[in-house]
Amino acid sequence: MYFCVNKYLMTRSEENYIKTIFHLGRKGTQEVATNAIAELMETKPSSVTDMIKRLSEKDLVNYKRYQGVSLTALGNKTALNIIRKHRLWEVFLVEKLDFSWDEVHEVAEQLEHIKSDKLIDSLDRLLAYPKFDPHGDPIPDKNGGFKERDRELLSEVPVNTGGVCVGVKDSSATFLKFLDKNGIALGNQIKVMEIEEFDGSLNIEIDGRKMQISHVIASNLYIKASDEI
Amino acid sequence: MYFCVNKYLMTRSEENYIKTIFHLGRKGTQEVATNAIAELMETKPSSVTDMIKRLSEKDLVNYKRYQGVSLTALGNKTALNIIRKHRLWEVFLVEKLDFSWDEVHEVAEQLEHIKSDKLIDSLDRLLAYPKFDPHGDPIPDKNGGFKERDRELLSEVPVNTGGVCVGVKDSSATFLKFLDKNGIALGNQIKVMEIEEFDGSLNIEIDGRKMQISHVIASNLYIKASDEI
DNA sequence: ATTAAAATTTAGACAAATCTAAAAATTTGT
DNA sequence: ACAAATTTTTAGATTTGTCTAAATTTTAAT
Ligand SMILES: [Mn+2]
Ligand SMILES: [Mn+2]
Ligand SMILES: [Mn+2]
Ligand SMILES: [Mn+2]
Repeated sequence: MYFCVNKYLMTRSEENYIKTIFHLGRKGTQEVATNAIAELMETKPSSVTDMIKRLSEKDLVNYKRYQGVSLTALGNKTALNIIRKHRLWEVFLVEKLDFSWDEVHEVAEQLEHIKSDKLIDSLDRLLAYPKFDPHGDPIPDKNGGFKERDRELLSEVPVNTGGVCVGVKDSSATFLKFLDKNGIALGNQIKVMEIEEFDGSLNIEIDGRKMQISHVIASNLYIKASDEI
Repeated sequence: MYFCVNKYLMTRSEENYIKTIFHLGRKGTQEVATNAIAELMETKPSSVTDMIKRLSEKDLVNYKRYQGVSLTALGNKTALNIIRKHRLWEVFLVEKLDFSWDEVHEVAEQLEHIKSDKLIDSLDRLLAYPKFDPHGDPIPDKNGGFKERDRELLSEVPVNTGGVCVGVKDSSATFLKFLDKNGIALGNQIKVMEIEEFDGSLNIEIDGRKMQISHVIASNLYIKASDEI
């Protein structure tokens, strides 16, 4: 009847593990390694094993000793719900409270654990149902559905093509502040003019202005190819 | 230089105890009894004693065995900061997310523990620096200063006087929904027409409309006396 | 196919926050 | 003043989430 994602008591720690397993499961093989979780969460592998057992008890993950871990359907839904909250709060902080995009993550890490369906639905409405967060990442809808936007890394597109900057791969404060300093933001029109043989750095034109960026920078910027160049 | 109220790691549980001690210390003697805390927090006295010792270690409360507990200056400031957050979030929920005044408390209990000075300052600005929460309770400013509004219980004023309804003493969902059902809200002009000898119930005129309310209801409504009756 | 290295799990300990049951101190009633 | 009732504290146990150190399993290398 009324489909609850997971009202059943989940601790903050459990939610963080589920979220981490989700993120690691996306990029790479389905089965997530204990050590990978430990590294991302800055904790010890033994702690991870302990928690995995608890999550397994609650049917949030599939677990076979020594074989890695993966989310169950319930775990997946739970993860998407937390990510939805995280990203909606990030939009709120930027749109309504004038946070910059490098300041939102830390606070969203706290806000994502607030339990109230009504709260998050109302927030969604207040923000006019945004589809993407300040870093260009998609916001799952209340059923956990979301569309991965069609996009490519700027470092992957050939010379003389381009598009609109729609996201960042690395969303660390350091990188985001670097982008601010250099006047690079989501929505900018970017065109690759030339790629240096020597170090792979790119000469680009961004909203009419010419500049040079390193390969590392380009490999952390997503663009959506525009047909008319 | 930069005066932090209490950035130093406080757990959610510690914050809840501090808040409870603050509320109990206001109405009554300064020293708060262990059992009173336990009852309000729906926990056991032995748990309270344990926590009091921890809070005492951190110089948030003054404690002498068997003699009750009181907040230190630091504890007081901490309590006011939590209450500020609680009440600002309540205003946000009502003003921006269309919550009704009986729905906000539960969510605010969670939101009050989010740690971010910038967040709460920005929220304050978004809400245009409100002075009172949806239940008429004053919102401390960022230095912990707040003015207890000049107000009296409706049950205490003499016949033929009145004023504006500015707050509720009991802010339980049950009472608030009762008020909604009977069209009583903050801002209403209330005048006491007659007080029944028999059971103390009151005939009142509220925004022009006549009605009868029990003594219990009247003793949970605050009004601010208006000079012109 | 063994052995070495790496990953993972277990065992045992610890701090936070809670509980129950029992002991100690305080307050109350006569 | 002194026994009884009440309040408060202590002692010991439990759950959650973490750690270190040691054992086990898997993977990689020769
Ligand atoms: Mn984030
Ligand atoms: Mn984001
Ligand atoms: Mn409240
Ligand atoms: Mn309130």
